[in-house]
This record gives sequence, structure tokens and C-alpha cells, in this order.
Amino acid sequence: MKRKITLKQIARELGVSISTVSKSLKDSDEISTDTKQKVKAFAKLYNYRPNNIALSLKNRRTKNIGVVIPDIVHHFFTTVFRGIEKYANQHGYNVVVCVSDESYEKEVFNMELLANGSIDGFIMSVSAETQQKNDFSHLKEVMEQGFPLVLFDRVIDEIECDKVIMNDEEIAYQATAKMIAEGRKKIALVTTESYFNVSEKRAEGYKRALKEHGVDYDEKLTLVLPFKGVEESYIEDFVENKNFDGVLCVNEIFAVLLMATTQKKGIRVPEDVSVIGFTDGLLSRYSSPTLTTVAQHGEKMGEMAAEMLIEKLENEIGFHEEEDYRTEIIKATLIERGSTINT
Amino acid sequence: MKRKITLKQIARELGVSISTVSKSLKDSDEISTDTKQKVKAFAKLYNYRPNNIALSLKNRRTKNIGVVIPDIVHHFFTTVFRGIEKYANQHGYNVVVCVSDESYEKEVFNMELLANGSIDGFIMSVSAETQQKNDFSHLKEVMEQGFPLVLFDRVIDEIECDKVIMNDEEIAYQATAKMIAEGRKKIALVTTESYFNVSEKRAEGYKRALKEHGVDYDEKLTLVLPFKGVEESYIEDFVENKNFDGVLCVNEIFAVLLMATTQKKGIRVPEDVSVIGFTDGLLSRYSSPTLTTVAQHGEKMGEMAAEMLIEKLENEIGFHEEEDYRTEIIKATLIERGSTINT
DNA sequence: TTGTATGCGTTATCAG
DNA sequence: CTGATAACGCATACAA
Repeated sequence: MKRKITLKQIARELGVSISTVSKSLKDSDEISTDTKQKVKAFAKLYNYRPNNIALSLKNRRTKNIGVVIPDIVHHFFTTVFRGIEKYANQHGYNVVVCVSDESYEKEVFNMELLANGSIDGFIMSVSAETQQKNDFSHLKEVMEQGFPLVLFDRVIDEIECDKVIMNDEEIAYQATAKMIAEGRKKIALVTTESYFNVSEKRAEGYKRALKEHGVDYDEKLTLVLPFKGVEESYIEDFVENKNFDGVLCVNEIFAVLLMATTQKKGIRVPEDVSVIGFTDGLLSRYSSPTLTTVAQHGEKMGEMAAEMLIEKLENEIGFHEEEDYRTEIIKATLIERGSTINT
Repeated sequence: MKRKITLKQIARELGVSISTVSKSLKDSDEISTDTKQKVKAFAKLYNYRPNNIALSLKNRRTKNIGVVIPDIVHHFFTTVFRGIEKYANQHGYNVVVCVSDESYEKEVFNMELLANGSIDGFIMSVSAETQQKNDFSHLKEVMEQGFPLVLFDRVIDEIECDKVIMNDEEIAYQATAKMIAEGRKKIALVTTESYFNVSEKRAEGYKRALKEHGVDYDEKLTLVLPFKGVEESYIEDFVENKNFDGVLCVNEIFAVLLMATTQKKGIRVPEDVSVIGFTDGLLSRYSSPTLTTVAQHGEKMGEMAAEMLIEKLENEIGFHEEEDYRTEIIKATLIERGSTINT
């Protein structure tokens, strides 16, 4: 087992000092060409690489980004993560992931752990429990300690920091308007019971679209499903008892379940009812019919978040006390597929 | 902005030496109860936490695990990652993820980066390109440098290390046998063109089941689809021209596409044809009919991989030169749903 | 009971 | 041109 070689060992082997080796490898012009050549050759031969830990300690920056997300087995978060990882990697950063599992406690614990020197800054989407408890002291804490923070998707108004969000209201408006344009008159909304901004915003966009197009809003046409453990019977009852010719679902699972139910009852999609979902995942692409859905461009969100964080990190050196936080909006787009009547 | 406090600062404030502080916080009995009290109180007040980087440098261990996977926007890898992260977190390790994106070059690059001190050991599944090139020198390299390595799923026989795999052959056998037990006589296989062990092993299990149950193997009943960019027409042609009453698909996407195609042609699932897929993801759960599928228990695989790696890491201290590598097999299970006729 | 010195691997400053 | 020294934050063997 050949352990990694260090400056010290090279110095010893070559009979020079550590600093000579260090400078040579940095191609400093304090050192004679001759010595540099020799050192470089030796270093190359033994495949010398500076030790990241030592560099981190010295430079007080790890070149690591901490990502804290509620869930990783979830298409949206996964795509965002992909974007973060991609951008970070291209810019010489590594990514440390912690999954809060929607738990406040784990979120706090993980962030404290990471804040003890493992990372230079955070990108995160807060857990459901955290939103519910409405306690964000851990976020404030890390910011006070000087860690740049970028929030995405599940964002906290109360916290002043960089943010990346989606135009949920707007795209829900567009989706609803599209169905109205198809001639739909009774448009339902299938949403989730929760304290999430996003669901609320989508509902707002839905209502605004109805209103602005002179379609009556009927609250009975809104089906609220639990956050976890959706029983198909809820949906069956809804399909059974309500009369609608269009549905906006806040995720693709609800949309696919709903399509299955309507079709089982002989109601055709999209002839009899249009369906639009959120999240452009596998379900949307491979359902029958394929699902018209809102693509959230998670990867782009991730890249943007990473870009914002890294910019802060790189600029921290030198400048410092100007608090200019941005909120970037990644525009979602409607992908028209088989569950709506497209022009 | 209050930066994190260090031992040195505490020492200065309290007018004692750094080592006194260090020992006090470790509750060493070299130190008087009185001093310990004082130091602890102060440390608590200022929320002292040892700096991970400094600890890493000193202890020569980072308590970080490097995970290198081909893709993260992929249900199986995501679940495995979840398992790794979970176990690692419970045992005080953080996880650094690098996505190779199925590229040999990125894989090598990332591993070299991580090997420069960022992590203590690797858990990985090799990229497609790496398998294709058949070049594993980067794996040997890190092992020679003393990094424990655990491979999962896409495993390399040539590399001696801990491994976690699935009983692909066996479960494919079982799945095929199940369809035979249903009375199916002409069972097709939809697989992927590739150098992946897993596809091959699944094909082997399929063939063995046919053979052992006296069903003729007809190579025309095997449809080989490209790794990426599957055209639905391939499947349509296959359904059109071949005659089968059961299908084993090596992933859930193929299975769902196939079900959609057959159903469009008026062939009923499961009445006319049984379908079984691999990967128990969203598609399997929400397709119509729901898909009988092989659950790979990725999370379990991840936990096992992390367990094996961490065990190696913790035991490295002291013992050393006993090379006892294990290969753990995580048993997949068949989840019976609506696409087969279940007893 | 407390403190000093050393080392982990690197870089930067300053002397030689 | 080269090298010794300090510093990053911590732990520990060894003095006092």
C-alpha cells in the first residue's frame, strides 16, 4: 500500500526543504529552473497531489458545498441535486448531501454537523416539519456564522438570503387557462393538504385563471389529498360524485391516478376530460395517455442555486458586508402531451 | 457575524492553556473538577464545536464517505444512495456524492479528486463507459492508496474488494417461473443492449427457467432495446409480429411501454399476456394495470454497502493486512400486482 | 493539576 | 535562489 506522498517526503528524498518543493510545484520564479525541473519530475513520478484537508485548514475553505434536502427519492429534488452537483463539479466544488427526511430534528442536526468546518455554504430546501413548526433559528444561526445560504423551492420569506423559486402561480394560471381555451368549463383542482407555499400558489394561479376568464370557481371541485398515503378511493369518490371536464393536479402521481380512475369509468382522456399535472417525471412520460405537465426544470434550479452560492463564496474573499440577496425565478414550462387537446 | 470559537480563543479568554481546554472538554481526569466546570460552561456558552477539518488532519480520517454513481436521476441509484446516506449518518459519517454520468473520464476525475484527502473510502457503481472500456486502473489505484472500496450492483469481477449485488439470475428465474406457473407458454424477454452484467444475468435466469420447465427457448422472442432513446415503434413492431403470452422486462419503463402497446392493440393485461418488470418505482405502482415487478431493495443495498465500508474503516485502526473481502447478496423479491394472474 | 512541545500537510513571510 | 518559521485548529506525550 503506497500512501499518498507529501511535500515533506519529496523534500527529504531530494535533499531540499519543504518550502523549496512547495514553491517549485507552484512554478515560483524564486526557484531555479533546474531545481524546479527536478522537483516537478519527482512529484509527477510519485503522482503528488496536495492534500485537500491541509489546504482546507490553511485556506479556511473546503471547496465543499452542503446540500440539505427533505428527500432524495423524489424526482424533483433529484433533478435539482443533479444540477447542483453538475455545476459544483465544473467549478471545483464537491457536494456533501444530507437528507432531512422531512424532519426538523435531522435538518438541524445535519446542518450543525456540516457547519463545523465540513462545508463552505449551504443549498437547501426546508423540511415539511420545519415549515410546520415555523422555527428557522438554525438557518439564522448558520448565516450568522458566516455561511452563505441559498434556499430553493421550499423557501422561507422570513429568512433573508439568496433564493431560487419557480413561478408556481403563473404556470398554474397558464395550465388552467389552457384548459379553458380548450373549451373546458368545469375545471377541478387536485391538491395536497399542507403548509407548502407551492401548493397554495398553484391554487392561487388556478383561481385567478378561472376568474379572469369568467369561469365560476366552485370550491367543491377542489380535492384535497393527504401528504402521504393517498387512498385511491378518495379519488374514485371524487370522480364519481363531481362533474368536471378538466383537472389540474399539483403533482404527476395525482394526475396519473386520476386518469386511471376516469378511464376505468369510461370517461375518456382527453376527449371528455383534460388533465394537467406538475412534475415532468417518468410517470408523465410513460402514462397512457402521456401526461401534459408542468416541467419544473429542477436541474436548472439546481445549477442556478449552485451558481449563486459559488458566486457568494468566491466574492467573500475581499468584499464582505454588502448584503445583496437575490431571488431568481426559474420559469416552468407546460409540456403538452396526450392528456390535453393541443392546438 | 460571529465566527466559530476555537480552543485557542477559549484558552485566551480563560487564561489557561489550549491543552487544558482540550482536556477539560474531553472530561480528562488530569484536570481539576473546578477548571473543567469553568471551561465547559464557557464552551457551552459560546457553543464550541471542534473543527472537523482540524480533526481530519490530525486523525487522518475525514469521516466522509465518497459515493460515485453513474446517475442520480434514476430510481434505483437514488434508493441505494438513500440507504447509504441513512446508515452513514447514523454512524457519524457524511456522504460526498459524485455523479459520473456514465462517463469514464468523469469517474476517474472525481475519484482522484476525492482521493486527495476528502474521504476515507469509496462506495461506487461503475459507469457504463468504464465497463465498456474494461479499464479499472483507477479502482486499483485508490485501493493501493489504502482506500477501502465497496462496489455495488455494477460490479467488477476482476477487482477484489467488498461487493453488494442482487440475485439477478435467481429472481429472473423466479419471475419467469411464475409466468410459466400461470400457464404461459410463449414468454418473451425485453432487455437492453449492453455490457451490463445485470442484463445478462437476468437473461440467464430467464433461459434457465424456460429450460427447467420444459418450455422451448425461442430467441426471436427476445427484444433487445438500445440503452438510451427507445423508440416506441420498436416495441410496436415486436408486439405486432411476435406471438407471446408473457413478458419479462429488465426494467419498468420497458414494461410500461409494452403494456401500453399491447393494450392499444386490444391485447389485455393480464388476461392475454402477463407482464413482469424490474425496479419497483413509481411507474410500477401507478401504471394501469399496476405492474408485477422485481423490487431490488436498493435502500437495503445501500445500507449494506455503507455498513461494509464503515466496518472496514473502523477496523483499519490496528489490524490491517488481512484481506477478507465479502460479497453480500441482497435478495430481490417479486411484488405481485395487477399485470400478472396471482394466486 | 497544568502547560509546553510536536505533528498532521500546506502555504506564506521573512531571513539568509 | 533556498530555507527556516509560523500559522491554520486540534490532540497528546511529556514536562513541570
